[in-house]
Amino acid sequence: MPELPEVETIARRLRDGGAGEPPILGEQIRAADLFWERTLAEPRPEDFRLRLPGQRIEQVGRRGKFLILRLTEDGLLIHLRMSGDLRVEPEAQVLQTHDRAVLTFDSGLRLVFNDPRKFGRMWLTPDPATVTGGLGPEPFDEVFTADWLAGELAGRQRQIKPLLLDQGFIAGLGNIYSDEALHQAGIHPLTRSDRISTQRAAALWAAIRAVLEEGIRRNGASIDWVYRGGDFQNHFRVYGRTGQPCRVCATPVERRIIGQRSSHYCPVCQPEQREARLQDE
DNA sequence: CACGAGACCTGTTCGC
DNA sequence: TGCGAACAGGTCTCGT
Repeated sequence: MPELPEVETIARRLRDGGAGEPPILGEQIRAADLFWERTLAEPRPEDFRLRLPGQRIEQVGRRGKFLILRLTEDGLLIHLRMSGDLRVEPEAQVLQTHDRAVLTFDSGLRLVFNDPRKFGRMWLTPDPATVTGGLGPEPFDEVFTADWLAGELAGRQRQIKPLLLDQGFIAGLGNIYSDEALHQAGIHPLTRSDRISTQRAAALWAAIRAVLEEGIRRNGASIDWVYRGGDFQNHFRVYGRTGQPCRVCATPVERRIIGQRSSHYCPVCQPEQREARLQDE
C-alpha cells in the first residue's frame, strides 16, 4: 500500500496525533499480542511478547517505507507492504477482521496493525540498521543529488521503471510515485538507465523530489478502502488514468506491464527510447 | 548483472 | 445472480 509519502504521513500522525487519533509518542507498552505469526519477521513470537512490555516509545521515524519506533531497548520496524494499516484506539474497542498484531499501552490506548493480505512485516531488534542497511539514499537526504543520480544511472543498464522501484537504489519510491516522476521528467518507463542524458537525469531528480513533496503535502494517496485521509489520488498525472487524457497534451494515457508491475505513461510526453534517438542522431 | 516468473495473501471489480 | 479472471500502493527467491 504505502510509499514514502504515506509512511511519512503515518509516522507524523503517530508522533503528533491527527486524523482523530492521539499520538503514541511516550506511551509505555503493557502487552504485545500477535495473531498471525508470519507478520513478525524477527525475533521469535515468544521473544516479541516477552521483550516489549515495559518499553516506552521514545521516537517515531521513517526510513524508506519502513516505520521505525525507537523503544527503550529495541527498535520496532514496521513495513506495511501492500495492505497494512495502523490504528490508535482505546483498548476497549472491538478488534477487526484482519488485525494481526496489537501493542497495548499503560494509558489504555493501543496500536493495532491491520493487514488483510498478510504481506506486512515487523522486526524487533536492538539495531534497526541490520534491517534497513541495504536501502539506497533517502530522496530528501543531501547525498541524493542530481549528479549522484546521473552517475548511478550511467553506471547500470537497467530499465528505468524497475530501477526506481529498487529500494536498494533509492529508498521510498513505489509504483505510484515512480510513474508520476517519470511522467513529470518526460522519460518512458522502459528507457535504459544509461541512455538517459545528464540533463534529463537532473529533471528526473527534480521530479522525484517534487512528486514526493506533493504527496507528503497532500497527506499521501488514499485508494479504495485502504489507507485514509490522503488527497494525492485526486492529482495523479498518469497513475491509474489509463485511457484518460494526459494532463499536458491530452493524449490517452497508456498502460503496460513492466517488471511485473503496471506502468502508466503518456506515449507523447514520454516517447520510447527518446534518449537513445537523441544520441544516435 | 539484468530480467522474468512465481510465491506470498485477501478482497474487489470486471466481463460474460 | 453466478463465477472465473484480472487486478491491487511490495518484496523475496529462483532460473535463465
